[in-house]
Parts: sequence; C-alpha cells; structure tokens
Amino acid sequence: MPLHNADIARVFEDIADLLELDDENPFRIRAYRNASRIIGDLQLDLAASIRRGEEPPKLPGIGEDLSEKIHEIVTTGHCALLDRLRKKTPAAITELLRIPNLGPKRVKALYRGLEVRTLEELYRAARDGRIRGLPGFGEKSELNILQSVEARLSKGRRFKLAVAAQYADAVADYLRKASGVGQVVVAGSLRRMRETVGDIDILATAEASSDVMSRFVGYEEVQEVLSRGDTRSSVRLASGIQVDLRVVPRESYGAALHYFTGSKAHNIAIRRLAQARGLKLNEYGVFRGQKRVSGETEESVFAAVGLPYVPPELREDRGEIEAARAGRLPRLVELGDLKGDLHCHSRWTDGHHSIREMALAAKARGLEYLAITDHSRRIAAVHGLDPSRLREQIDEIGRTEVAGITLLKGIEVDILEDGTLDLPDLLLAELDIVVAAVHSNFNLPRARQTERILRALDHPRVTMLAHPLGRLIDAREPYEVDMLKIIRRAAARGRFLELNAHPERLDLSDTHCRMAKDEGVLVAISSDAHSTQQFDNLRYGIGQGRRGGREKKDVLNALPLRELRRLLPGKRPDRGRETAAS
DNA sequence: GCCGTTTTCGGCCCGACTGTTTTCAGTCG
Repeated sequence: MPLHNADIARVFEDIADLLELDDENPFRIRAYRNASRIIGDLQLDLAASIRRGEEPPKLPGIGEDLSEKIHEIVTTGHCALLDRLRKKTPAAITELLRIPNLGPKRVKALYRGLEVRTLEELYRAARDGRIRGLPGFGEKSELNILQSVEARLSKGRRFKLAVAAQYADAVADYLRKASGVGQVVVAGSLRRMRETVGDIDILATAEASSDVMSRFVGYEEVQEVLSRGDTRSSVRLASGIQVDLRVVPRESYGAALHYFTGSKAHNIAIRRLAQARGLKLNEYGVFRGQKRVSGETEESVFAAVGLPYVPPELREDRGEIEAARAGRLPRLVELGDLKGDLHCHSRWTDGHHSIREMALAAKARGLEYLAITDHSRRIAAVHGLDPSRLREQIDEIGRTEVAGITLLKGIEVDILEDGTLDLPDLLLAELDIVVAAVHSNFNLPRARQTERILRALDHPRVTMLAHPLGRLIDAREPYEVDMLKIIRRAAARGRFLELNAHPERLDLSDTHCRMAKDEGVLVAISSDAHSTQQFDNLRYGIGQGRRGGREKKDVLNALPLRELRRLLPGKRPDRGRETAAS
C-alpha cells in the first residue's frame, strides 16, 4: 500500500502521544507534534519523492533525526522508535488523551492504579466509582470523566464552519447587548475560516463593571457551565458546541484578538519572534519589561515583531511568517471581488427556484453574470437534463432577460465511469460553461479514478472540474485520486478547478488550492446554489480560497465577463451568448 | 528533537481555571 504524508504524520503523532505518557522531555514531544503537523499540511508527496530517490527539501522543524525517521518509515513501512514505544505502553491508551481534562499524568495514574487502557474500561471504572479513590482524583473528576466519555462515544466533536458560524453570530449579538461592553468578535478557528471548528471562541472588551460574563453564562442556550472566571469562561450549548468567552480591557484588544485567533502554532512562532527582540507577548499586549509597548490593534502586534498584518486565514504557521517578512504576503481575494458565479441549479432539476429568480438573487448580491448549470440525465433522481430538455432550457435562458446581469448557458455534466461525458459533444458545444462532475462510482481504484477525470479534462468542451475531491464533510470521504496529476492536466489543457462553496463540501481543500496556485491553475469559487439564499454560501468559499492563498487574479469568476470569455475552452474572444443561443 | 544577530549548549510561549490540595499540579487553549 502506498504511503502518504498523512501516514507519516500519524506515526509522529503516535510517537508524541506515547512519549508524553513516558514523561519525556516536553520539547522533544513538541518536536514530533510539530513535524506531524508540518508533514500533514505538506503539498509535496514526501513518500513518492523519496521513492524516486530525490533529496526532500529542508523543512523547518525537521532536522537530521526526523529526516532519517521519515526515510525509515517510507522505505521500511515501520518506525523502530514507535515499535519500541508500543511494546512499553498499550497503544490504545493514547485515545484516553483525547478525553478533555485527561492529560498524560492522569492517564498514567488511571493505567497504573486501575489498569484502564481503553475508553470502555475508563467508562466502567468511572461508572463503578473506582476513580475517585485514586490520588489526585475526586468525585467531581470522576463525574466529568463519565460525562466526557459518554459524549465522546455518542457524537462527533467538530462542527462544520457554517453551522458553528450560526451559533457564534447569535451568541456574539446577544453579548453586544451587555452593559459596559465594547467590541465583541468571533475569533479562533472560525475567524480563520477552517472548514470545521471544534469550539467557538469569542473575545470581548469590557469595563471592569460590565455584566458581560454573567450574561454569557446566563445565555438561554447554555446547557452547562464548564468553567467560570472573571476573564474567561466556557459553556456548552444545547447543540453540544462549546463556547469560550474571553474578556480583556480595551487597550489589550489587538493582542487578545491575535492570541485568541490562533492558530496555536502561529502564536508560538510569533511569540518567539517577540522574544528574540527582547519583548514579551501575551493576550494583554506586547511588553518590554513591565512596560506595554503595543497591543491595541492586531496591526500593532505584528508591527512590534517587524511584520505586516497577516490575515487570519493564513495564520497556520505554514510559511506565512516567512512570506510576511519577505513582503510576499498575497493580497487575498474578497467576497466583493467576485463578478459572477459559474455553478448553480434551477427548478429544471433539483433547484428550488426559477432561472429568473436565481438571476435576480445573484444580481442582488452584486454579481454581473451567472451560469445556470443544472444536472445531466445520468442523475435520474433529480430529473437530470437529457438532450431535448437541455435544448429547451437553453432556449429559456436565452429568453430570460434580467437587467444588470448576464446569464450564461451551462451544465453540470456527469463524468461517466469511463471518463466520457453524459451528453453529446454537439450539444455541449452550444454552452458557455461546462462543469464536469463525478457523482457515481466513488470507489474506483486511485489510478482508474484519476484516469477517468483526466479524460474528462481532455474533452475540448469542458470548462472546469466540479468539487474535485468529491467529499462531503463528516459524511463521505474524498475519492482516491492523484490530485497533482489532475491539477497539472488542467494547467496543460487550460481548464479550471472549482472551489465549491457549499458548506457540506468546501471542495477544493486549502492545501490543494495552494497546489493549484503553484501550478498556475485558476479556481472558480462557485456557490452550487440550489436556492436563492444559497448564494450567501459564497462567503465560505471565499474563506477557503483565502486559506489557499488565492488572490483576486487567481479566481476565474473575479474576472469581468469579457476576460472570462477569452479563457473559455473553444470560445473565441468575441463570441457572445447570442451566438451560442442560435 | 530543533536551533543559533546571545548560543554548537541550553534554551524552547504564556496565562487562566479547576480540583484537590492546604500552596499547587494538571490541563487547556
């Protein structure tokens, strides 16, 4: 079985867990965790590159020893250190570290004292009241463990971005009504627009007399108060999501927002920069000795360590600090940069609104063009368009005039198992936009799945590949493909990749988005709207695109229509929609 | 285990809250 970066990352993560249980040097443990994260985020396929005998690039945080271990893992499929650690400690025990409030010390105490190795054993020990007798544990800890294990066994832990955003916006609005409160902002991974978030982090500035904290724990959706302090509290809402509120004085706003936005790895890197300049950075400000030197705004925090402002979506310690220092930070695309949308559905298939209604909604959001791309006949369940219905739809699009927005004729055509398309070439040639999509045979072997998609990209009428990974977040794994090959074929053929903005998809991933940027492939940030409201999902696609380092010039549908047309396969620059309709 | 405009050795981000303690260790973000 071929090894992937994720497999190497997993080995290092396992080593870190086991070292932690072994009371090892915390900085050695951090080195493994760091390496795991770096390799997991890496775009280059390390294993493939090593098998080809290439010299892997020097990665920050990966020195001589870890490089050798990577080589060992790739060439032998094993890591001697991990094997040795596993002999010493039962491997399953590391899952106990994932239980909130259980760290290495307490996990070890549970193992030594009660021979607890698995979640199930932990659950039984808590239920039988055996944990409270251990030194350092009490009744309260036992009850917390019981509840945490139950919660863990019953449901997943991360929430989709769009879901978390709804809860977060509601809490933030509620907190803005508190007395003596200044700013209330959502921070954390939500502000960084990660595709899923583990909890909601909210930052508020307030006077000492403010009731914002008591108001927070009294929020009507609060099911449980997990901790409560003057400056920090955590609650769990009825929906199961955890919300943390941090309150700081106004002069600390920038430092606190930076600190509370993360990521953790980014924060550590920035604090080291501060340290190197003889400064101390915490959530209250930037200090030289006892004296605060900045911290009122995030810009001032970055300036104190000699950097320009780094947008939240880039703060993952994936090279943004080096880029900032070199003045190479991208000017990230913004929602307002979008001029059009190249993927949406109407009542002709599984959409809920007419073509005219969709056009009006898109125009209301400031878009200047919209491609109607209903499904093709293969998807019978949604009454996918066969050639004659598509021809009728083409006529209707041609007849539909909405002032201020240009409608483009399109299709989301199925890529069949052999890589051919679900509609005849002659008909596809009449369309402005052909979005090719995989909706079936998700389980083909990697090589065949890749070939299937490459063949579709070779088709002279295909504009772009829809939702390239085919995953549904938390519901369906991506299909196995060689994404680099696909990206390179798209580059060679002048095709594009979609970044599908639907919150269930957010497909491309941020790392593939970067990979495509490196290969010079534009993405189309598309709503895939099935109703008029769903154009609002574009904001999530923009977030993902920004995480992927996309600038306005890297986004197909940020181009004015005239320039877009110039890039379409098989279209001459001056060929307009009138020609296509005839 | 990594790393170097203090350093090839000796550092490695920093503070809040909880529970079990009698002054703090463990955990978290």
